[in-house]
Amino acid sequence: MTADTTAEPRREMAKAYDPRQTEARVYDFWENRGYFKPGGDPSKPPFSIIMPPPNVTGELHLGHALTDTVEDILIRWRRMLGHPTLWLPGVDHAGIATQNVVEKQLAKEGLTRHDLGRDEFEQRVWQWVRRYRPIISNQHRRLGASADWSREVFTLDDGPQRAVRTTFKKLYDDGLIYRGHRLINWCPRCQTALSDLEVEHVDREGSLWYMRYPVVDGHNDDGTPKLTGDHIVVATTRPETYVGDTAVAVNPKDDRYKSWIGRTVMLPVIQREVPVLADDAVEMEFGTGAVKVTPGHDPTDFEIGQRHDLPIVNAMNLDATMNAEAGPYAGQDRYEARKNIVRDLDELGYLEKTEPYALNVGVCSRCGTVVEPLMSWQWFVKMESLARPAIDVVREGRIKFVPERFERIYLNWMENIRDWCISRQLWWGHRIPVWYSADEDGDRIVVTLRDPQRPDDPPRVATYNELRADGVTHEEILRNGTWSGVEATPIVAVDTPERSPTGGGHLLQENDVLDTWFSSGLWPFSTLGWPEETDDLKYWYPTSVMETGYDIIFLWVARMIMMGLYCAGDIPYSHVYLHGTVRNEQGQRMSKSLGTGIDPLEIVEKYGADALRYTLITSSGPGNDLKLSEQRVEQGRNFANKLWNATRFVISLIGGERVEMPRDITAFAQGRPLEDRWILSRVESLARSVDAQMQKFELGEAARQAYEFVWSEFADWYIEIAKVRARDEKAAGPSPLPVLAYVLERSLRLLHPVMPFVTEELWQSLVQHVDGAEGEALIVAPYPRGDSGYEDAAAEREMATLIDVVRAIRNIRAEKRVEPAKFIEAYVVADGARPVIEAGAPYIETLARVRPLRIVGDGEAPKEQVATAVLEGVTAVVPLAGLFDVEAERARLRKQIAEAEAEAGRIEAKLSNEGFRSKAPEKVVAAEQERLAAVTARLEGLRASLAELG
RNA sequence: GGGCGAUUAGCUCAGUCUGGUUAGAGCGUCUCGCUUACACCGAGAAGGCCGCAGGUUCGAGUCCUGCAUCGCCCACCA
Repeated sequence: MTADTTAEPRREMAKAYDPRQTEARVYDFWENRGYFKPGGDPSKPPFSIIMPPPNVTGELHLGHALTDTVEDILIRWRRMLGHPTLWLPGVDHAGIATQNVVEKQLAKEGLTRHDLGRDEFEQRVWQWVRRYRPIISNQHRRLGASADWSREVFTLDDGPQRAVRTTFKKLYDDGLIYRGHRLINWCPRCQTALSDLEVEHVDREGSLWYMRYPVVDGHNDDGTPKLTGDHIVVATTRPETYVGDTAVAVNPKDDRYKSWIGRTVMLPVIQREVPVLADDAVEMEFGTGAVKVTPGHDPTDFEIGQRHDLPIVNAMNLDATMNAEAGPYAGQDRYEARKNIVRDLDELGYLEKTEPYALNVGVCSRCGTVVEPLMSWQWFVKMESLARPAIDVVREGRIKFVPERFERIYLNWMENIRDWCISRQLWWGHRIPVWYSADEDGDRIVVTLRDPQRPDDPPRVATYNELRADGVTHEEILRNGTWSGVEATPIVAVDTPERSPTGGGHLLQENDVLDTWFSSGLWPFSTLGWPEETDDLKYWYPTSVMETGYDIIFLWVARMIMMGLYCAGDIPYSHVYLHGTVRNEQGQRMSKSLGTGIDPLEIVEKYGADALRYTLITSSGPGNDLKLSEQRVEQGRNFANKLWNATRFVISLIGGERVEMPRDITAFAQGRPLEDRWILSRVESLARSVDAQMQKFELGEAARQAYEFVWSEFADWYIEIAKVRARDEKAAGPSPLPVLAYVLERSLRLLHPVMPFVTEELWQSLVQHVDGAEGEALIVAPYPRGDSGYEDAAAEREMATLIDVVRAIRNIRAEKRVEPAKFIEAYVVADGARPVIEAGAPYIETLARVRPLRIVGDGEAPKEQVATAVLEGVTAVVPLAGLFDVEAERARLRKQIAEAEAEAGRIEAKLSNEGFRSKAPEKVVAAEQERLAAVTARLEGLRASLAELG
């Protein structure tokens, strides 16, 4: 031990484990020693996890704590198995989310981002980033994350920036990125386009308005339409978009409307004439079976419009107010316009009726504002050809999902993938690497120029060339303008170009930034140096496991797989482990804004990181949501304390001596007492089972099994027996110390990935009293796999008998209210099991408070005034003298007889079933026969005892 | 409209992939106990038509079908 560790000559270990005295110190020890950096055996395959980068928007929540726990368990496990391991941490700039947070902060100062201008605003966001990044990494540390902090990456670092630009250019050059005028999701509050995945669908109470569109039949001489007096009734939930209607559609199979197809109807108030047409997309059952078609504001209608070559009317501004197309409603907010339109139609007799209607509206996943489908120029990625190989690698099993069921969800989405709108009208993010040449395209670049002196004045809109002709300089345009180059030729480049290909020096970079998930999709390789062919990339890519929440399979996982294959030429990882959502006790999602969140650090402060980790990992299986309650965390804390005290006790038993750790336990166990062979066999079996569970990613099950072993077998029985051996001359045999040390040390190793702090602390203490423990620190000590081949089934069986006897006597004592401290006489009738009982006698005496224990043959135990427990192979008889109550004893026996009879009945029924005997495996039949024999024997014993009572 | 998950003790959850003793844990409850590791503990106990109905099977909490309730995801019925 060195000075930077835990090894100052320790004073007495505290009576209870206090994580606050341990965690920070142990973490520093690990980090200072460099254990988080890749090490291990170079001949073993490397194991790597790229950490999902938390948003810089704020502090970590319990979802991150779960991510950290799962990943840290996997990393620590592999590290202990000797693999070179890399856990690469990072932070995400989280474009829209972070921009919103900083804008909110500005709003408190009465400012908008426009008051600051783009450059200054970006500076403000960087300030935020600088403040939160250390907070976030410190939180990871508090949770015990053994990540390689020397490699922490931010999505806006140079490396990832270059990866983003390189990918953009590659996609563009391959024709997979295009600019298009399309119907996109627009958030009127965030003032940006959103991808389909960033729109959440929520149920809202709304209305269904039935609107009459009068039929037009030719025109009068003055051009006004001739109305027939008929009308067609359409039902809509969005009357305000009626100003954008360019048709009315019915289903071609709908007999009610066959004669209407081809006729013309008029939109009241704005007097537009539109055709009635037939389209399959119209549901006959809905509303009246006739639908207004608004290609500019509804995705379905857009498609209908495409099929019928309808004009597209965009009736809204970007802030969701109505524009000039809305005639009298221009300038009104969409909902104000809705009210007014409904009122006007009603007054004119064009509103037939209004029904309440539950509708599903799309809202911005970041701010909750109702999203508006709008026609807009945006950049898109063509997904189909990218998706195809990403589908194959999952189908072929090159990438496996845990749990498996998410593969189908992934595949289903991928097979129906749609193009991805990647441009965002934000200031925070990766700016699109596209430039326009003002020298060549100055007439085709439309600039919106603000006057910094008069920020509240409406900006001036003109072409670049017009502004320059007016004496505005290029620099002023760069500083105060935004521009749109939809007609101009894009210059796409990785490095910021200084001139256009034809030599023009006045370049304007695209204003928009990329969807945050664009850079996220590159994360598994952009963090490793791509597009450079770095050694890191060659060694660690493809990575081993991607661990994240199932809620971002599409947003993130799918895109990483597509981009990994496309850019890096290989799958990004071989396994996708998906965890569930952490909820609070009420089952609500943890959310800061709703005030339903629990700060993980508060839990760590109160219970310790190990307790939280144990609780998170054992509270559910992979892919399942979990409800976290403090009560549950207490279990973890108690377990840490149990480990602490078990170790404290073992160390105190060792005292000033040193214990030699057994090397070869098969040899070591030879000739050892029953309980030694038993616990050694059990700990080996535990290690095998834990190994199997870990391989299957059943981390919670592995942790539970270790808990169960440590508490219910090692502490409750082995340590208790060891106490007897340590004190009781009768029991003295070989020293139990090597076994205690060995089993404890193994347990600490097995639990280290789950509870790293307390186990490291205890291990460091323990090994000071032990010779021959492998490893210089627990974090890098070999992980037990239970592959020694040692197993002692006989010891396990015999020990079970011993435990049964102790329990049976304890049970009788409790039932008969024998004073706990009092020693009582007891008999054990043991024929075949006699050697076992004899060897265990001292333990039975102490653990069941029996003195003396008389081991007798069949029929030699007293029969008067006794309580009897008939077990398999042995019978415990406790003389009760003054405490004896015939009736109570009879009842006790009858109850046992009834249970045994029921069991015997079940087995007999099974065995007498011809089908069972002929079809069940021999082994199962034999086992049942054995069981029946045992139960029958017990039954006989019980009946005999009952008969004795008369 | 399609899909997925959950439904097991009073509560929170394992167990279901790969069917086979008497279905487990923690918390809570009840009875005892400060026995020199641990009261963040120990001993004992009570508590379960494994959502419902069918089916497959010698055998079903576990596999299949249907249904119910709750939750989630996807989807162009305005």
